[in-house]
Amino acid sequence: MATLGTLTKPPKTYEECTSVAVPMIEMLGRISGRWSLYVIMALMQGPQRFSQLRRQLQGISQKMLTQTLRELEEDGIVHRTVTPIIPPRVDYELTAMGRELQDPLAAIHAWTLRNGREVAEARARYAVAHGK
Amino acid sequence: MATLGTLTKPPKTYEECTSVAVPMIEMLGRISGRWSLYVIMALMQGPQRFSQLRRQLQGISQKMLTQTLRELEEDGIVHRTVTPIIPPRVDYELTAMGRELQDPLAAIHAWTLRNGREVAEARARYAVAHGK
DNA sequence: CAGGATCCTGATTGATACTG
DNA sequence: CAGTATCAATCAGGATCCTG
Repeated sequence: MATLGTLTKPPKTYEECTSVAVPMIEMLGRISGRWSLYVIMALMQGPQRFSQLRRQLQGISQKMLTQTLRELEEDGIVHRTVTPIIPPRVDYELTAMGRELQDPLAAIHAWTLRNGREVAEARARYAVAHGK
Repeated sequence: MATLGTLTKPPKTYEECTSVAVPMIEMLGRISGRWSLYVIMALMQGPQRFSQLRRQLQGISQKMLTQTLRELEEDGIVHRTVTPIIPPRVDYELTAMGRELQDPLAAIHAWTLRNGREVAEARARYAVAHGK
């Protein structure tokens, strides 16, 4: 899809812009699901079972946990191991690719640390400038 | 909110995990809106007027362009300059904070370049392993 | 234990028409 | 030109109940 170099310089054409953006947007779409980031960060602590994750991510419904894990598994970010015993046991862990997400996440984290305050200020300014 | 160091090591506790993740998720939520990334990348080419943006981002409705720009403005990522003439002229450009997004975006971009193929393969495997 | 299947609701998106 | 307003459609998320 993207046949480009890096994003260290702005894209110059519409085609270039979209060819860069499309896979990134797919990517962002996945990791910015309501719960994906929580799940990924929880799994950065190490492999975990379904109910461990659910306890840790207080507030997540079992449906959304299942769904989030399935999507991440589908993308090869999470690996799922089923042990066919009774009661069933299923373990989840990050794949190598999933662990490599630490770089992008760290970059976003750094941005939020640097600019979090300014975003808050900008929102406050916007609120007063416009209707409350 | 986040009082942590960096994300270079996995979060260890639930509180730590969420205190890191919450502002990041807000952040991701914004830049992963259906159109936000396109708009940001378009503006990385330099300041542009509303209709320039609209022509460039083929397929975006004028409603969504307006809305996306407003959100980015609210967060202080985009600056909006109104010239009160007839017909009206409005220019948009990235703020310094917006330009700093290049680092996180480059990191994500690098990830998609490194792993795009493997994601595609993972999806294909998942498709055959499960119901088509 | 680890889900699958339903149903429901609010938010997101888009198409269309109108305006200063 | 650069929007606002309105309505219709889609969708993601959640609550609930059921099962191997």
